[in-house]
Amino acid sequence: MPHSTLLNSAALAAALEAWFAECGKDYPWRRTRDPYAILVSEVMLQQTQISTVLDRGYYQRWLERFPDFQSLAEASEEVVLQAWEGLGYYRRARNLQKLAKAVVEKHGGVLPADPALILELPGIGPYTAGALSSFAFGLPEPIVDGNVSRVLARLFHDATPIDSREGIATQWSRARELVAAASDPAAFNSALMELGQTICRTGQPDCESCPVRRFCQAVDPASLPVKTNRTVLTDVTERVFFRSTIEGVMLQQETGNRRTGLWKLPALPEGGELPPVLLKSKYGITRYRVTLWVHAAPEVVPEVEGMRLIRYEDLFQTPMPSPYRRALDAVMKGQGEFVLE
DNA sequence: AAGTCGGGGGC
DNA sequence: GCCCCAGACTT
Repeated sequence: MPHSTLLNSAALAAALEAWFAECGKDYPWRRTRDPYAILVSEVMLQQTQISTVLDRGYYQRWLERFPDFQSLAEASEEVVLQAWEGLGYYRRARNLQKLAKAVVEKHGGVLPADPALILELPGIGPYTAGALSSFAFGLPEPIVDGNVSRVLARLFHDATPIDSREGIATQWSRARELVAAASDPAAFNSALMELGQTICRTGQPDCESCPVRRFCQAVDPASLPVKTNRTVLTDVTERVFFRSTIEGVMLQQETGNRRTGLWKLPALPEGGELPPVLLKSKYGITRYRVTLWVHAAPEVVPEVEGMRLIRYEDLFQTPMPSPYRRALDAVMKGQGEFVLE
């Protein structure tokens, strides 16, 4: 039976909306109903914290460069990736442009106000479809993200792993039921996320300040939610080389599944003597612990697929993942051996 | 259902 | 260090 037997959805929604009306934060994407502007924020915020997107100007810069679906659809991929540089998960940027092209071609440049059609677009999953439907169109569609799953697990005192099939289904079902009882779906969904972000936090929930405390069934909120997922870190060694001329630097463009279209220092071919080390740097990325060695170029500069000389004046607008950007900057700035850790 | 995508910030 | 973050997609 519906989970509403456990609490009064309408009363909960009203309490949360009242709290949000008073305490809700002011974000640029909350000041607009432009579906495109909201879409850009949602994609940038996938697995990325708000402060990362806002403090470094990504959002505003993007909207200035690509103010609507049409301009994004017409931009070159290189410019798109360059605007995304530093945000990571570059597939999001490529999908966003693919989406813009689809909206222009299939929907005349206007995002359809239909959750099912939105969900079909590239790069749009259940969360982003719900976010767009509620924030841009005011539809009572649910959203479940990291914040919401934590809030719901505690609210309903549910120790089902939130990353299990059953846990995911339960969360969406509860979120759907709650938003249906809301008077303002957009405000309610925003409130649910913001509650998780500011009060129902991962580490120490601030239950004293919680506007829906009287609805909460959690016995020990800090022990929820439960997850099954455990990540094992893998060590990776990567060797690249630095080859510069009077005109520029040799770089290699990625073509595989990762970082497609972005540029990096060229891979040092396997086998043979290792040229002198110019720089050693370490960085973590998803489940990898990478040690990046930047070597001098071999005496006979190897042929590397996708390698090209990039002129110095073009370097700053060449899309490049952050770890390579940092390593390249360090190598170009200094002489001798450096360590970036 | 599990891996992948291969970032970045906070504590 | 480790965990989390306005997840989506592939196998």
